[in-house]
Amino acid sequence: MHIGNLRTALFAYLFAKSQNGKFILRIEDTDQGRYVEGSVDVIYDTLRTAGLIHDEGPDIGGSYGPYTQSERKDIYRKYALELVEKGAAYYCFCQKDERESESAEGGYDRHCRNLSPEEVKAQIDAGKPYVIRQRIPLEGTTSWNDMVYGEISVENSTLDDQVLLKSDGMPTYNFANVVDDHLMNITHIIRGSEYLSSNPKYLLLYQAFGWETPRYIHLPIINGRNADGSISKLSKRHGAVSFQALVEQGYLPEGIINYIALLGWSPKSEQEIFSMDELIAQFSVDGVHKSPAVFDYQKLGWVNGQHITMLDPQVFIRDAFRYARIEGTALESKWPKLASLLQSRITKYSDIPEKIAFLHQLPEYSTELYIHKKNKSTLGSSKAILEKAIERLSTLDDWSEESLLSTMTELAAESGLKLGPLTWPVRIALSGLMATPGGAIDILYLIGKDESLKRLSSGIQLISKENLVDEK
RNA sequence: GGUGGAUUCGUCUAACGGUUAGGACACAAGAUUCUCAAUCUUGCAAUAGGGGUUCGAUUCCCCUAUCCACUACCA
Repeated sequence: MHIGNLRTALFAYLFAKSQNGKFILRIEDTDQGRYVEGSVDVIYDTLRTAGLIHDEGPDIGGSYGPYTQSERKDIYRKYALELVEKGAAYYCFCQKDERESESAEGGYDRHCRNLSPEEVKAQIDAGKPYVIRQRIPLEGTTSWNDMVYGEISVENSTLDDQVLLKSDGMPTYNFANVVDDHLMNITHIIRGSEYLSSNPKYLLLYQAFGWETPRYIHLPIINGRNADGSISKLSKRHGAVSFQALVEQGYLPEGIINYIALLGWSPKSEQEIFSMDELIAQFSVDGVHKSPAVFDYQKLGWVNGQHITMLDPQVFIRDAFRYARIEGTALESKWPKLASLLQSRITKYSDIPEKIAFLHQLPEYSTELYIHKKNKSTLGSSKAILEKAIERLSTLDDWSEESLLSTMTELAAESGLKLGPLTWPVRIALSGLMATPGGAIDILYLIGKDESLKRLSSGIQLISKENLVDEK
């Protein structure tokens, strides 16, 4: 499910729940050519994982079923015929595309709009395929008060005689949504602003039927930034844009929901991190705005990182494990410790492997890393410290965190150093990295005694080699 | 082309005629820390342009520019 669709669903959910209303799931599957096996399950999965629980729907029923449009075919036909009788719709026997002119006006040329009843009957009797089109009034204007966009009005003369019932007997979305929304007692319709232009046609259908119109809440679309800096509707080329893909990358559902709630809506307060319940409590249509927003992975990362940091450590340990890919390695037994180091340092689970790669294998590194002004660290001082550290650690039997900490603290005191200057070269030798999750003592503990001593002495060798080169 | 819509820091946004135009992300600096994160402090940075209306416009009106959507027997 595309993030844009999920955002629309989220706002519908938040609005419904904040008004003590019902959130209804209806499957709109009237295009048989686009049927995709399993896509309905994706919708169920996404809604469940995201925490958008519907009150009525195909899977759980309700008083207004069926909730799948392909099972309501007869209903649409009946209402389409009712419109024909009322003169608000007509049979059209034109072949698809036959009457679409390339002229400025575009659209269907209304060739069949005024066929006589006899002509219509003759064509039908001859078995000619047909569609039913809406007879749009040629004059007048149609307007409504959108809860987000305000008063919008459109000249009827600019509207198309759109198809209501297709030649395969299925309704178009444009027709089915009106019929179903009325029959299912929908009071508020929340959808993307791409429907703004077609809304007058829907209103004319309500008028033709004599039905009361629902309230409309159109939402600004979500854009993405292209490589060249331009902006267009969010799509795959901007990165992962389906909810499943983001979850698979290790974004938390609650993080994704939190972030997309902030795209096109702002709360009254300056709060930015929300749980679903808080969103429901604070959601209000006044906070929805009209201009489109650009989806920003960086801010999504920050929001998600906040949620990860807030996670119960036990939950983090459990859920992040599979991303670490340490099953069966020496690190597995130390995962709780490693996880505690990672929790505040990642924005999504998939950041983990890269962050901990150095634990598996010492990367090649430059001895320049040993030189650090603030810790008064030079190649010479580093070599001396590493030698002392090896001497002390090689005789240490209790390789626990507490023991390692006290040993290193003692060593620092004996050398007349603070802990920082002492651990700088140790951490470099252990990791080969400028920055690591956790400090020298954490890393000693994590990689174990043998590997630690090995890395420390290889650090000494590296420095010695460098000195030789320098002397030459 | 036609129709509709939009336009505040790079990004998400607040301010519904009177503010030194606020917050957040990102970025930068500092504090803190066994490095990095996290946390705290500080800094940088915006009302698309032009006309009106008004004592006073980010806010109301008009024009221009730019962007977006729709213009399917797709939803």
